[in-house]
Amino acid sequence: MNTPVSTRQKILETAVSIVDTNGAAHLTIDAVAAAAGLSKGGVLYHFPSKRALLEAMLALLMETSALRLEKLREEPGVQLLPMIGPLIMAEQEQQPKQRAMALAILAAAAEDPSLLTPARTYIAERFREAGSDTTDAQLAHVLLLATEGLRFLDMLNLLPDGVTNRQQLFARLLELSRELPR
Amino acid sequence: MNTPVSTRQKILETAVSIVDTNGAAHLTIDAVAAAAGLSKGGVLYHFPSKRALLEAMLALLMETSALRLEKLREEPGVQLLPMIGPLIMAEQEQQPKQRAMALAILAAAAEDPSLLTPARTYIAERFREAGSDTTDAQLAHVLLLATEGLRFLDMLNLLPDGVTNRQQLFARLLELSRELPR
DNA sequence: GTCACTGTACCGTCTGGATGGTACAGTGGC
DNA sequence: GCCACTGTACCATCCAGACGGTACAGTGAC
Repeated sequence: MNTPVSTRQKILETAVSIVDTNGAAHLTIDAVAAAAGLSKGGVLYHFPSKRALLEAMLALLMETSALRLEKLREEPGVQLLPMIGPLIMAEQEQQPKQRAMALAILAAAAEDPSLLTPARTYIAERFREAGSDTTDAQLAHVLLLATEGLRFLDMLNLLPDGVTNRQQLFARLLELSRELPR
Repeated sequence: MNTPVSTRQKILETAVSIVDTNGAAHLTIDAVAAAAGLSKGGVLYHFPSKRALLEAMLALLMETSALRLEKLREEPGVQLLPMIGPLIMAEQEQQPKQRAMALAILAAAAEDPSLLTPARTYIAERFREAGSDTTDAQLAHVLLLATEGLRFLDMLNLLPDGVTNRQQLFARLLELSRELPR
């Protein structure tokens, strides 16, 4: 048993890093195996097909995100915020490696757009939450959209560093969320 | 001469539609040729390599967007708005086909992330513009981020229809932009 | 006006390499 | 003994790109 759970994790993280540096088109089982220090057979042992690998990447992204949300909501200070608050914070506090996991969305979209179905449900739920405890659900949705915009631009390295500042933008988003009418 | 200009255009639009329905991984010169009613050689005549095709897709996206912006800014009513106004409107008034052109970003990212370099410059310029004529550049950037978030979620069909309404969201974004301090 | 030539817009075929997936024998730690 | 692999061999398919060729409109010299 060569630490099987973390091998799975390592494969998934390696896959994401390939998408990051080389693009989703170059996400191949061979490439993942080589970069993760495994044989092709080894990768296929954990994920019987490329589709399964992509599904797992997307699932990990959503699980990690859901877990982070759950923990944030347990914190006493956070419970005073509107629902949109932890959604913004969860995105803000991500480590670069976790943030890169969002590339699973690109990889899935590249291979087969129908793989995104679970993500659609997940995101719809976040929007529902964001609008659930304010009388101005639309404004809450605008804030969530901005958070998602930040995520996507960041993920594609399209964010202009000189013009904007991630941390300040998140701080502002949080501030705006505190002003939502209850 | 079989209307050569529109053939080029047709190829680019066909390429985008393939990315939309099948995913960027299935964007091949063969597939484009077949869907556009050309031979592979015919496509390669217009775009000497797949990379050139992707560059042209991205360039078309930015040209179209820039043109739409330019026209909007000439309209008298629009000139009273802050700079972020037309940026939001340009995104709002797009036809579905134009909106799908944004998938060029995904296709480029899938093939080679470095293809996105021109887009990076373009987006940086938009952010600079958005923050240039208000004392609250940060808020303008939040609005632009929301617009981009809308674009990306829409492009991946991740927008929850039941929860949000595109047109209402755009209207709200425009309203918020009018409240920006000058 | 016709002839030689050029440039444009393709078509159809081919090749080498990459890719997903299968199969299966072996191995080392627990 | 079985779990978690390795390693090799292999196959069918896909794909980018090169290449040779075709059709034809236009041009300019004579």
